[in-house]
Amino acid sequence: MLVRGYDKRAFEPFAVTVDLAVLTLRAGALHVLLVERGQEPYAGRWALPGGFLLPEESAEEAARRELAEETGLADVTGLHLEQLRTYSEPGRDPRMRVVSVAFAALLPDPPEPHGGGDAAEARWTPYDEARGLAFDHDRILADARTRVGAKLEYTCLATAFCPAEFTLGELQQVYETVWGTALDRPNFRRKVLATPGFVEAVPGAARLTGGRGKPAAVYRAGPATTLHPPLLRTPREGRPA
Amino acid sequence: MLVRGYDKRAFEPFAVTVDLAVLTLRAGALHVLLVERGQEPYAGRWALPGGFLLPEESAEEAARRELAEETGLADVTGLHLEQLRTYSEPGRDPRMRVVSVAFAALLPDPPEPHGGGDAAEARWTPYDEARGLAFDHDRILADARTRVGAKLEYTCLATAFCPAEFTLGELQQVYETVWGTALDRPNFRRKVLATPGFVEAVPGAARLTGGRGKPAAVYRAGPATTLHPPLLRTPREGRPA
DNA sequence: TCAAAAGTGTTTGGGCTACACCCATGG
DNA sequence: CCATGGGTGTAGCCCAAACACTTTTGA
Repeated sequence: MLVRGYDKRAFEPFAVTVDLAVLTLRAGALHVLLVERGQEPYAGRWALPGGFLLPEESAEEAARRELAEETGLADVTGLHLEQLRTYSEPGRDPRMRVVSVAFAALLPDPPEPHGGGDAAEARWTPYDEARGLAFDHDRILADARTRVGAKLEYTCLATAFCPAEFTLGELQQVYETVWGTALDRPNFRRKVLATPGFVEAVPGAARLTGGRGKPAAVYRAGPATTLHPPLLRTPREGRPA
Repeated sequence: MLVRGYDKRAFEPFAVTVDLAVLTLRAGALHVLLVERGQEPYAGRWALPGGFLLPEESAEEAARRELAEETGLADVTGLHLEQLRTYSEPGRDPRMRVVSVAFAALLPDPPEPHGGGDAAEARWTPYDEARGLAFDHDRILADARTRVGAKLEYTCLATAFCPAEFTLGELQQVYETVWGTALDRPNFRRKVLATPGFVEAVPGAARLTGGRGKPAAVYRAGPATTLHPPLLRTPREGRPA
């Protein structure tokens, strides 16, 4: 089995797809991009966007292509795309053997998706209302949320939910929305600013956020990718043991 | 593209394989299980063990099956198996399109592997000497090491390198070997014992570890899977930025 | 009696939490 | 001049790094 050759009976062909858990923040709530299936199986049910790999593209390229098709944007700025894991259980798809490489995608400031070319409707859905999805997409979506929440602690991933220029208040809202906890503003800004390369000040810029109040300084995402020390969720509030 | 049907031209068939980065600790050094390829491509080169998915098994099941075949153990106790990511770039395999689901596997106290059935030799190789592997296996192996090193910080993964019963000194050696740093023994044991469910004392048991010295108390892995607070590498010593 | 390894105690400094407080803007 | 959100300062506590010290074994 180790170094078995490549004769035609040595392997079974599988269909390979990508599935995308596209997450964003709208109106202070986590949303996910869903599409309505137009065909069996699961016709009329909502599902994560995705599709088959083309012969000459990697899974990452397929994911970007599908995402561009779904959102109607050929070049999404500030997109973070990350492999989640691969789902390969037999029976995932009732018709055939499909191995699916799942991705989590994070977007700032999302455009309204236009329904995909093949007649399916596409829409942003609040995370909490995205249940009963087709295939094993409930599980993929839950895995994506768990992963994103965990990565906020020890990576700079939060900036992927923000536009190119953002305020620290907006960055804090990302954490508070995804984690579902309130954070202390002074301590949050100190932690963020104390991490080299997490954010970079945009000189001279300031923006009013809520219509009222002092204009907030504007920052850009910095070059750092990991957070040391991590920005931990406080153990007392709703953490899984 | 969204909800494209299942007609035969809608997708290309791919071969799907699993590749295993099987890591263990021998004589205080990180080792990886390699096999020598007997056929083209890369005949005579060393590679990670792996093989094709069978029609009715998941990637996880295929990984366990391949691992059992390689190590000669049908039931490896204390095995930790974890999906790394999926490698799907066209051209990974010079002959055909192969999508490979890579796993990291951690073993305590490894048996000598017997060469795989198809004439390949198999052997434990020090991590630092495992270079020039077939396909993109150098990269997969490096990704596995990075992932394992990172997960030691915030999960209880280290116990997967230890036998069922172990001493705190042995557990500390896992961290020191994988991270390549020395840790302070008193502080290490306090951190470990302060984390509920990380380890459980085996009452009355004690073991001599180095032939000399005070016998060490014996522990088992506890039910916890994540570490709060994490056991961080000190930033000053050799961390990737 | 010495070396080696396990285990305990203690000091001390840094960091983090939890606040109080000031600043700038719109209404 | 008040409400709202941005930003700064600080007291106190907790924790963890560093290191001295004790204990138990084999030689």
